[in-house]
Amino acid sequence: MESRPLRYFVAVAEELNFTRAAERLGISAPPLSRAIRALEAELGAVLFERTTHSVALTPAGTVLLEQARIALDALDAAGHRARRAVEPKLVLAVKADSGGGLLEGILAGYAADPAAVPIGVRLCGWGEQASLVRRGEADAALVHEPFDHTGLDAETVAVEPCVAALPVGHPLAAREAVAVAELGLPFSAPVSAAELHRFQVGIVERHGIRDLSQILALVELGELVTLLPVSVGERYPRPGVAYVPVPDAPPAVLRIVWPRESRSRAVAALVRAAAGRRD
Amino acid sequence: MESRPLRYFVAVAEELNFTRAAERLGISAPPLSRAIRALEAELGAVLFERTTHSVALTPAGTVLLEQARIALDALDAAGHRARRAVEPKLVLAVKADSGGGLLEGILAGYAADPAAVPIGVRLCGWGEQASLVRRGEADAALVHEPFDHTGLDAETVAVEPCVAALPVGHPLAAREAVAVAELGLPFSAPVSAAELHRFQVGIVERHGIRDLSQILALVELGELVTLLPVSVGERYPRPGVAYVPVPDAPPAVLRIVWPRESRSRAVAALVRAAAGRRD
DNA sequence: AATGTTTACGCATAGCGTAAGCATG
DNA sequence: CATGCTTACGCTATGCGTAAACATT
Repeated sequence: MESRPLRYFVAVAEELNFTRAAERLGISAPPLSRAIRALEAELGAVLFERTTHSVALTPAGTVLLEQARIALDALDAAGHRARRAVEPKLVLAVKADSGGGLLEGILAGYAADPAAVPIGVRLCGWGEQASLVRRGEADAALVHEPFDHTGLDAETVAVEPCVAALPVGHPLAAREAVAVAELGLPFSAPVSAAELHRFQVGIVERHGIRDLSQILALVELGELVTLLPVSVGERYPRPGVAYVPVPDAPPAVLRIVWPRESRSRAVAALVRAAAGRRD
Repeated sequence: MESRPLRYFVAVAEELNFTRAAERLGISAPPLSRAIRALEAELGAVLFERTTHSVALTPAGTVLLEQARIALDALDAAGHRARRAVEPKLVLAVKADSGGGLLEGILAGYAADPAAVPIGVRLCGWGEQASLVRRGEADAALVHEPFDHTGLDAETVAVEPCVAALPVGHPLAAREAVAVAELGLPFSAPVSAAELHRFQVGIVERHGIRDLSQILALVELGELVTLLPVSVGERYPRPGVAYVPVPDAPPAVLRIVWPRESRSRAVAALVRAAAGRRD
């Protein structure tokens, strides 16, 4: 099994369109089509049901997609970890503004550990943290649940209630507390963390958001209403935005994650510093 | 990161000799040498310290070797699992004669589980079981400790005392029990499972052994003395071989292992059948 | 008819082998 | 001085692009 055909396969499986997948890969459609056919021949399994206007994964293709992502991540990880082994330094991936002030404490606590090595923080975008760890670009990451745990171990760093971010003029902005149902969000009564996450991802994708200040700007303009961990609200006050507790929203769970097979003392020390020796 | 240079790298890292590695890969030495240099350039890291007569891994190379094995196993696994997804069937890897009669019970118990699918047993050689699971050629395996747990989850199936296999004429053959120290094996006083395992591997490699009957034949001839789980001795009596309990030997631990990320109902059912609902 | 996958054909280049160079034990 | 890694050079074959055919909506 070679890596290139697998990369091609993943592109097609994600786009479900040979032309777009080829563009993404920087090649033309014909060699891509042939590569997939060759892969199917090698495996002795049909990977896509295709008509001229539709492409869909077969059961074998679905299995291969899941396994290929794991394998390609592991391949990337091999390269990145070997490269970074030249001058060992810990990298912690963090989404900007997500720690709500905990990051400083974690880094200070870590620096006091005898197993500490130099550490750097890698800021990244929404939902990239876990992937950076899987691909070996970071040694650990701070991530809010829910996320894909594949290949990762995790410890809880903080659990805290959510607040709604509302424009100051909003009817609910002066309330002591609000219920999720009152916010007019597309949720059924007891909202799950997974539903909330899908909603947030939807916002981020629709508006092309890159950081928290963009969200708050949109809230201020009355363009959207969203939920945030209370510590984030406290840390980023903004004149035009009011934060109101939402007791029935699922709590925000912040976790530190690291590669499952890691036996690094330095990573273990960082986890201890972040999770507060909860072991 | 492409897979072929990594395969080449692993061959060199394992052989610590470009010529032998090239033979093993079925290519000649020059392209191998170039491939490694290209890989080093791509990574920006020296992987081997080489003089004309010696090749040694650098720290970066050591990291890459470990990571490359994981990645290449995952790559193999992607192919095998996709291929096998065409007609789903569970494969259990077992070393011939290692189950001591437990295998039948496990398979029968599994067949009674509502989540059961067709199952096949894949017989394999010494120390191959875990690797077969990692590479996706099997869905689970029965393995004696110790083995490399990388990427695998495990449950204990059986723990049992060891017996020494001795030729009937041996001075200790008529004893009720013997101590490890009396057997004249190259161990210090409290023998660890790891030491015992290294010793067994040594025997297997030196004599080119492929199954239990070869070992027993050598014991019968007085060529060697070894330790076995008691159930194996009971199951394979042999006129010229006496089995004597060795109370101070580490117990034999048989485990069932499966891929860490597996969420298969069928695998879970097999584990239940093997581990006896110990959850 | 228009969109999107596939086949046909010609070309560039990645990767291999042979032969010779060179450093080290 | 012999073993074994490396450089030099020429070739094969894998894999890409363009053009055109074909099938489906």
